[in-house]
Amino acid sequence: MSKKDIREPKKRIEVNMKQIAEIFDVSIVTVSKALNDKDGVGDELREKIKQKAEELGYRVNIAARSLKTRKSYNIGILIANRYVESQESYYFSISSEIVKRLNTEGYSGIIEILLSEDEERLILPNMYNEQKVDGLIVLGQLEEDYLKKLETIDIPLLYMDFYVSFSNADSIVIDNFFSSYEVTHLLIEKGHERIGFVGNISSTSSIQDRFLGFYKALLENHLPLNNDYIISDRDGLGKLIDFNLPSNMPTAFVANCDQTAYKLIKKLKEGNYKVPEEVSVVSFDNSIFSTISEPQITTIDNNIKQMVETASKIIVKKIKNPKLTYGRIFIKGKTIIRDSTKIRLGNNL
Amino acid sequence: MSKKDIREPKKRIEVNMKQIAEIFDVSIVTVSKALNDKDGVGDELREKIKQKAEELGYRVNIAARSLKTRKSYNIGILIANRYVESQESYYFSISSEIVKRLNTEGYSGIIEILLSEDEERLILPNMYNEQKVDGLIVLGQLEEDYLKKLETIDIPLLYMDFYVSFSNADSIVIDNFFSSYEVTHLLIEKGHERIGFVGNISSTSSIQDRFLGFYKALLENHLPLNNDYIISDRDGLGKLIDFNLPSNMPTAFVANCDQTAYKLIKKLKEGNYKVPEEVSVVSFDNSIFSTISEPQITTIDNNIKQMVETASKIIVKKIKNPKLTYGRIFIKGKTIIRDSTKIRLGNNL
DNA sequence: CTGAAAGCGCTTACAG
DNA sequence: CTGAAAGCGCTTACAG
Repeated sequence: MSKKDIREPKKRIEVNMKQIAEIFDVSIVTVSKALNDKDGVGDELREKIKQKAEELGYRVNIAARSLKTRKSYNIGILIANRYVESQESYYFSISSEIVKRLNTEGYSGIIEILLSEDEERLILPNMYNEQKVDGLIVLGQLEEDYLKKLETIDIPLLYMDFYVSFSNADSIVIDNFFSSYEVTHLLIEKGHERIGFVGNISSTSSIQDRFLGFYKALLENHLPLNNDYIISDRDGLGKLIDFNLPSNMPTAFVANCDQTAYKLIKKLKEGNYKVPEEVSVVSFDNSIFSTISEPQITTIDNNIKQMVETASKIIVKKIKNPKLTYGRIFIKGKTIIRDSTKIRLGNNL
Repeated sequence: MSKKDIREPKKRIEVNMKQIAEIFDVSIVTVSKALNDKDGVGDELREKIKQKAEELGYRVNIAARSLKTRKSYNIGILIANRYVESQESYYFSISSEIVKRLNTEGYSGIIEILLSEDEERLILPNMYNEQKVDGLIVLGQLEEDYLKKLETIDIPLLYMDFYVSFSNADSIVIDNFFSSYEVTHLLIEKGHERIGFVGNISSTSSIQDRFLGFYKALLENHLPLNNDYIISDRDGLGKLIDFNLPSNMPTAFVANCDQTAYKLIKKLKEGNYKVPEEVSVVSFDNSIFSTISEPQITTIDNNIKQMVETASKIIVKKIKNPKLTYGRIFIKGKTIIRDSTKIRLGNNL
């Protein structure tokens, strides 16, 4: 790295309210009121002050405001490191949507990645320890103990994409249960009676809920839950593992995520099953895997926009009134019909 | 949204330096020095103060410190909206790596998405207008006029993944030119003489540089640049378009990115060309497209870790000493050999 | 409609 | 080693 001292440091003088006040021979209070659209300034004066501020490139000193109001006007987004290690994490797009949304509400978003060792040692986020944030959105499940520790903090907290049983912390979650119920119903309506589920049903609460919604649809239609049709796709730590097709094949599968559906379809094709002619497949997430697959996969879009919008509104409201609680809010997904599902005509393969 | 007022607001009293000072009957100055590891406090007293602070859950009031030191201890990361609209944007992993890295340097990262209309209307980022950041990393090329406007601001600026010709702003960029040169060389060493390039060479500077590195390797080896072998893969706005294989086929292709290589391989297979037996393919980015392709694609990994590390160090140094300039820093990629490249044996297809 | 006064919680330069 | 004093730039409650 070669360092050159060619450029002069830019000499843009920071202007403050005092300077503007002096220009118009008024008090700082008046300038403050004018710039913040508060009562107590004449319309004409207010306009002149605003215009001059613009002209001089005045920028509010947020630190001074923060010191007084005890608000940072920042909201933290905490994501465990393990969720951002894959380049395809859908938490990325969620967090960028949140950040965008928060901006429209007058907040900035500070993203912090929680390292595994800090999670284990129950170290609170830096952004909290330095009082840089007025509220915290936790994106993705964390260790139980860590969450307990988090719940002792004195700023509003909002969980996103997970919830904690027996806790009354506020959560925004995808309505996995109902979405899965609906999409399984769709298969049943198309005439499918032997339907499998691919996913480790004891791995995460979201997979479990998807399984239970699937099961509910079976129950309601008096269809059997065949244990051979429940195929695990990952180990206890969530790492995807290889799996085999059942020997007695169903005519349709509900896969717990697109990536697993993608793999499943590959296996089906290798086993000379035609998708969707012989076997239909549906899955969740509307991720890239659902569109690069052949055929493209019918999937549930998680409705990120709505999740983000709701989450942003709630955290802001909670900051303004810390007494508010919302409990668990479920956001229903949207089914996106593609080419991996088909009406079941015959009775057997 | 149902609101319930069940929970009492948490009553954790915020403790400040004054309170700690009173406990030990010392001055606030002493507490400040102790907690910040500054000279002027006895070792024993320092330890006692630190311990008590920990015990009481003392958190520094960053706003107060900021007001005094004129530093926010935040660094902004600005990304144009168009770069985060695709779920697979590799700017996501870059930004989360930056955020992680900044944390180890004592900074928080504020991410802001620059909306197209703000870019057009030359609206500076909120985080800048509110003095929330000490420096700004711009991730991905922005409109020329916007960059000009940005360069008038009074905080350190660092461009990442692009540079501006005729500007002496500091940039961290992938060494597209040399990486491309190297990988083309690799093909030539394997005996390939007719090599094509897939990419719109007037679309972005990075594609252009990749093309020029490719061309340099041809020149050095006295190989012809066949115009029919240069295939555009996107329109002027960067949107991927369909393309056709040349009638007279090369034995190898350098594709400007994995996604295009993925498409190319699909087309080759459809045209009954075997990859890599008949046609070799290399590309750039080491993205998901390089591993989901069959065969998996030999690609250049952009060495994000090193880019991020360098970028973080530089912006922090520039904040501490605004006079420092670094110019353009090139980070070389790492070639990842996979299955899409093969020694060329015969002379013709 | 306007402003004087107080104060938010630190840090820094200086004196002892 | 210790601390009194000043001050960073705002906002707020209050008085006029």
